[in-house]
Amino acid sequence: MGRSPSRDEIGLKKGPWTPEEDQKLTDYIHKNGHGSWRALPKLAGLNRCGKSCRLRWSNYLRPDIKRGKFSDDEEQLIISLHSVLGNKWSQIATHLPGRTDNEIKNYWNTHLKKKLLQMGIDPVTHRPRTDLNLLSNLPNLLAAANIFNLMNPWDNVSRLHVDAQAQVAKVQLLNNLLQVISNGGSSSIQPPNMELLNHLRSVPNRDNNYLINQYLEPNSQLLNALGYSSNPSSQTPPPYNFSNSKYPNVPNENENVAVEEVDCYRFEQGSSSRMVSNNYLNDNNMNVQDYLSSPEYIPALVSASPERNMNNIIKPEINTTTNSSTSTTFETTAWGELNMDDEENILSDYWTELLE
DNA sequence: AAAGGCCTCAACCGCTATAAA
DNA sequence: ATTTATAGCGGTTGAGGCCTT
Repeated sequence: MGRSPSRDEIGLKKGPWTPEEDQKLTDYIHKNGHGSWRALPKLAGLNRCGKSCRLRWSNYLRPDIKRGKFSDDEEQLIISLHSVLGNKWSQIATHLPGRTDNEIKNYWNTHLKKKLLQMGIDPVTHRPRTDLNLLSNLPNLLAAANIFNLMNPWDNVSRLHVDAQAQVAKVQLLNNLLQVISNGGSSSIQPPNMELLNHLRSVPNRDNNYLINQYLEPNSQLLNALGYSSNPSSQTPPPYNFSNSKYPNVPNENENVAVEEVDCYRFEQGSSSRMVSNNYLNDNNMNVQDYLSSPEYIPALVSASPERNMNNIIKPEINTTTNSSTSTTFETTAWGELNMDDEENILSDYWTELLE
C-alpha cells in the first residue's frame, strides 16, 4: 500500500552513489544543514530523491560514523541488546555510538546470527535450540568440552588457548541440556543477562529503566533469591530513581520515551561509578559543579571527568578471562559468572550422572 | 585462468508514525 | 477530524568482491 512515486521522483537516479554525488551532498549539508530532505536534492544539485539522500547521509557520510570491524565488546552488546529488544535495530544502534541501524542489522544477519546458530542458540529467542540440529551439534560441543581434560598438563599455552572455549562449550551445553531435559526447553524463567543489566543501570535514562523493570530485574531478583548472584561481593544496587522533572510531559512511568544519549559525565570512585548526561544537566540548568553539590549526587563519589566518547561509557565490563572472541550472551549471564571451581564440580557431577 | 557459488553490505522498498496543513 | 507530507524503521535485494572447484 506504499506511496507510488510522485512526478518529481520519476527519472531520478538510483543505485550506488558516486564520489561526486557524495561530495555535493556533504558540501551542501555542511553549508546549509539538511533541512527538508525532500527539497534538498534540487537545492544541492543532485538527481536523487530526498529519501536516498537522507539514507546516504545517515548511513555513510555523517561525520560521526564509525567505520571498520565491530569490536568484541560491540558484538557482545549487540547480542545482549537483541536478546531483549529483538530486531529493533534503531534502538540497538542508540547504544552503539557511531554505528548505524543498517550496519548493525547487516552485521547481525551476516555474522552474529550464524555464530549463535553454530553455538546451538536460537538467534530469535536467544534460548538453546531444542531441535534436531542441536543434537547434531552435540558431538562438537562435547569435543570442545572434553578437550581440556585430554591435554598435556604441561602445555600451558595450549591449555590457556583452549580453556576459554572449553568453558564456554561446557556452560552452554549444560544450559542446553538443563532446559531440554528439565522441561523441554519451555521454561519461562531464564537467567538474566547480568552484563546487560549492569550496563543499563549504568546509563540512566527512561528506556533503560523500562527495560530493567520489564525484563531483567524480575529475573535477577529471582536468581538472587535462588542464590545466583551477579556480583557475590556486593548487594544488587537499587534501580535508579528517575526524576520526573526531566520528563514533565510523561506521566506514565511505563511509557517508552526515546532519549538521545550523546555526551555524559562519569563520576567515579574505585570500582563504583555513576553517570549523568549533558542533557540532564542542561535541562536542569546545572553544570558539573552544581551537580556535585546537589543532593542527587552521592557524596561518596569524588572525581568528575568529562567524557566525550560514549565508547568509554557504554561498554559493559566484560570478564576477559572467560570470554573468547566467539563468546555469546550465555557466558555473560549469571550462569557464566559461576566460580570456576564450583562450575567444574557441578559439571563433573552432572556429567558423571548424565553420561552414565 | 575461468566459471560458478557464496558472502557482504549499500541501497532500496514498503510500510508506519508523526507533524503540519 | 481529516488529509497530506515527511521522517524513520525493518525487511529485502542485488552488485560486486571473494572463494572454491
